[in-house]
Amino acid sequence: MVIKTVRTRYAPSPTGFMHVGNLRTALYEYLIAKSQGGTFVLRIEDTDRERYVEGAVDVIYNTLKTAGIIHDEGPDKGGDFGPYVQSERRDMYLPYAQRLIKEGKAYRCFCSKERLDKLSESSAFGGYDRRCRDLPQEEIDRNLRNGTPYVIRQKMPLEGKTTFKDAVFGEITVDNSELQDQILIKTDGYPTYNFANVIDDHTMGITHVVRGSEYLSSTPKYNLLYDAFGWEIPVYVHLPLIMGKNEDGSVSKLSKRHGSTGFEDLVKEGYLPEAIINYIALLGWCPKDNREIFSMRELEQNFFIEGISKSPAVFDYDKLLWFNAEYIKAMSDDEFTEHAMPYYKEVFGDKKVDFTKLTGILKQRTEKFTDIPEKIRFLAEIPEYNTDLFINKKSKTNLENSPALLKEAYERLKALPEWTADAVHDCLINMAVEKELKNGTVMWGVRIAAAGQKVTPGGAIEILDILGRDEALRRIEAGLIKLNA
RNA sequence: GGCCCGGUGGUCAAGCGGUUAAGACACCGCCCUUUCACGGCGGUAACACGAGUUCGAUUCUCGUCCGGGUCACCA
Repeated sequence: MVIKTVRTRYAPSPTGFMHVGNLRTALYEYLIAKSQGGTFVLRIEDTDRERYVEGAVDVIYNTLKTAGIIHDEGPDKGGDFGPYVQSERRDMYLPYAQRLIKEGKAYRCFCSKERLDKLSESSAFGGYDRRCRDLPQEEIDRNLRNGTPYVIRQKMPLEGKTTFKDAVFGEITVDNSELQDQILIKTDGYPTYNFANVIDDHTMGITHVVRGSEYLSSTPKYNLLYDAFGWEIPVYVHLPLIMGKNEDGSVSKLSKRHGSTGFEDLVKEGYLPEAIINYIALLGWCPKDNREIFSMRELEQNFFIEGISKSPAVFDYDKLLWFNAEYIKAMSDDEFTEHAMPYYKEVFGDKKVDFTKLTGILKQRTEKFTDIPEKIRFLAEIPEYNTDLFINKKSKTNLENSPALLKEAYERLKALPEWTADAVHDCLINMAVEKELKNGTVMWGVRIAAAGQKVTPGGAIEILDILGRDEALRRIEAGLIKLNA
């Protein structure tokens, strides 16, 4: 038996928005192919001309690129199975439908939209009543002659069952009576999604059809189509849905109303592409060793279909944030500085600041780069603050001892011949030692006066160092005035 | 509503007939410490329910309940 190389495809429609659910599907398709040395192809499904959005295809390219999901074949890369845009394949579909008509497996339906609407309203038939399924030839001819618009529908078996096997969900059986005579070709001559999908997947040699589990119930229809053409049925891999939490606590398929669920939105909000990918890779799949941090390369090596879970997963921003922080902590200082630079500039403008030192205090405590400005704003401009901040029980500081403490620290710092982190450190530590105080007792007030806020990234020494002698001393002087010292 | 699928802590999730039922996030506590964070240690917290099958069920079967998906000339 010949082992065919795996071919998977990602077939988004250009809507201008790349939802993380779709992205995760693309990821798994990519990983299934790559983990088995296969090929991953990109196909644009734009058969719905009314929903076409300008520039939407670029969103798809950009997203895949920044996410690191690289396709081997596609509209922009070519390949042996093109064209890779459905609208350019338009002429391919009709002949297949006509072949089915000829073989008695499909038929033209001349029913008007109005009649169909009325049918579904009454819902007595539970859908279309197959009125045109066995129209006399003369009526068909007359309609054709009159130019009555029609769609082409597939004849579904009226009885029996259809069973298929899914790599994730196992064997699934459906009564054929549940199946509608689905439309293959629309009035406008374009194929429906379902039909185009089957034709394209087959003609492009797709071996594994990977998609969200919302397609589980329509899969029998696909198979009936494969059967009608006598084509080999691909391996189905249905993925559990990604859910979002609603305001009332319930969950439903993740969508825009759940907040930032677009890849670009998340990136804009400060999540790193690698962190997003790592997180969604684990949303519905678990490696054998339970590891959590994976690069794309490692995912390619470790991914396996059996590890995909069946139950839906709730998208958890907290966990994503954790991944983000992990990726940030793993960066080199240079990398961090590069990513943080726009935010540094936002706060400091053209002021000269030692960015390396900033990175030093920020890297371990940054979860998202977008959080940086508010963390360091106090360095550019000291906020209004209240003397209450000088009171800290654990450091044993209060309004009574703070004035003298700060005054002495000030004098000692002012006398420093050189202003370096080490010098400042030794100076303040020596003071604590000499006066037999806790380090914190000395540091607390200095930090408050220098920062003007209770919580700061870095301690007194780092802040003094970054501020520089002049600004640091100026702030402490202002603090002394505040304390009436 | 019909059909399909799912159901292990708040969330992600391991488990695949016998376990003290992992781990991660979140949360709480302690330690470290010049605040916060990082880091280290520890803690709270779960097999939806009811019948079977079995010497033994979280694991297998059925039912109930709950949740989700799907029923378009949208993809």
